[in-house]
Amino acid sequence: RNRLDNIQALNYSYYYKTYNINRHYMRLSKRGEYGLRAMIMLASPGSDGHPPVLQIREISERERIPAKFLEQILLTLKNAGLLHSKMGVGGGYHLARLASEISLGHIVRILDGPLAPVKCVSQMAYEPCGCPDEETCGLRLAMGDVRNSIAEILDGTSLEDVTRRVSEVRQSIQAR
Amino acid sequence: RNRLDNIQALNYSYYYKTYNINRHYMRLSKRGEYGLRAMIMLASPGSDGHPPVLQIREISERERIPAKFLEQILLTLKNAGLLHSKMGVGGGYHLARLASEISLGHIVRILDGPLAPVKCVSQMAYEPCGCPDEETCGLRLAMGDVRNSIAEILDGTSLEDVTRRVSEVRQSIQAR
DNA sequence: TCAAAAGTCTATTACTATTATAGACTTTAT
DNA sequence: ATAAAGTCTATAATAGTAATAGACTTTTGA
Repeated sequence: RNRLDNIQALNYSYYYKTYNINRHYMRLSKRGEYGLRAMIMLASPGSDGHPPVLQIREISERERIPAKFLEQILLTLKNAGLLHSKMGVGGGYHLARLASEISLGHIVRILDGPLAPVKCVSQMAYEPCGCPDEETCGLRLAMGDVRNSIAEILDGTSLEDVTRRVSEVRQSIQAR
Repeated sequence: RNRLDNIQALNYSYYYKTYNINRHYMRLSKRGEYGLRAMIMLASPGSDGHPPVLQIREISERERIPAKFLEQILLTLKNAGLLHSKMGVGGGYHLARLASEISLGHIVRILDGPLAPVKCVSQMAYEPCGCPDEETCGLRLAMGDVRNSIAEILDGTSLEDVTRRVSEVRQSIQAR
């Protein structure tokens, strides 16, 4: 209530015109962001060249993610079949598939829902958007392009692609 | 409160795992959607071949947008310099520039904020994302691609492009 | 066999912004 | 002078996100 009070103090409700309050709509949620970070970490090969087994605490500390929140996220990803886990001493999470077989798009869809900017162009969660004629709706045509391009990138990028790219960047930095 | 109550009735809080409640994050807000629809309508040439002057009521009825909400949105777009308006009888809104000079990206940024899925890849609203090393952050590398591709499409599409495409589609439908 | 480490399950709280509505006011044409 | 239209400000209703809490279960190994 802090922030809202502040704004109200200096004339809150006229914010539509005057203030651009923290507006950031077409973005990942924290859940999505944290989930992707965790998955990338779980896909990064360790010293043995294989993806590691990691505990919630470890991921949460290294990526600065609230542990209890991360717990829920990993559980969701586990129930979706992307992670396996082991309880008890020496347990933890690890990828349920090859890193090359898990796309960023899959992860985002599980955690944040459809990739489409409007439902009427969503492949996985289509809903009519209420325009008089969908076929000739300009918004729909434009947003369809956006959806396709987002999906192309996210579905076309696997966790392995990401970790490979990271290590390439690391090497090119060292070479400087 | 309806929907939430329903869900609470059938075991609400465990929704992270079980339910995929209306999650749809990487999307336009209603404000953004309504604003784009209105702008496209204002850019669609009338019988004289020119973009029309339209009243709030007219747009609101044809696009089924709550009038008072639309009013705020159009005011925002006006204050951002994309629309002109005329008060009084026979007044209304019209584009402040050529339809070819207004991009979808500009409209979305005004109404919904940055296009980037995470702030650390935003060109217009950069903020550090808290990862240990930005340069080698896998999430950042991947989301940078997404941002660029969204920006390329939305900044590269003008209202004129949209209305042209709509009329092309209309013609090809008639030709069937 | 028991204690500690780790994940699992469910509930709940705090917060915040979005979406929408209300109404008084100003400008302009006829 | 009146009606039509936009302007300005405030507020209400909604809803989901992000985070926290705690009791429970499984597993290892001293």
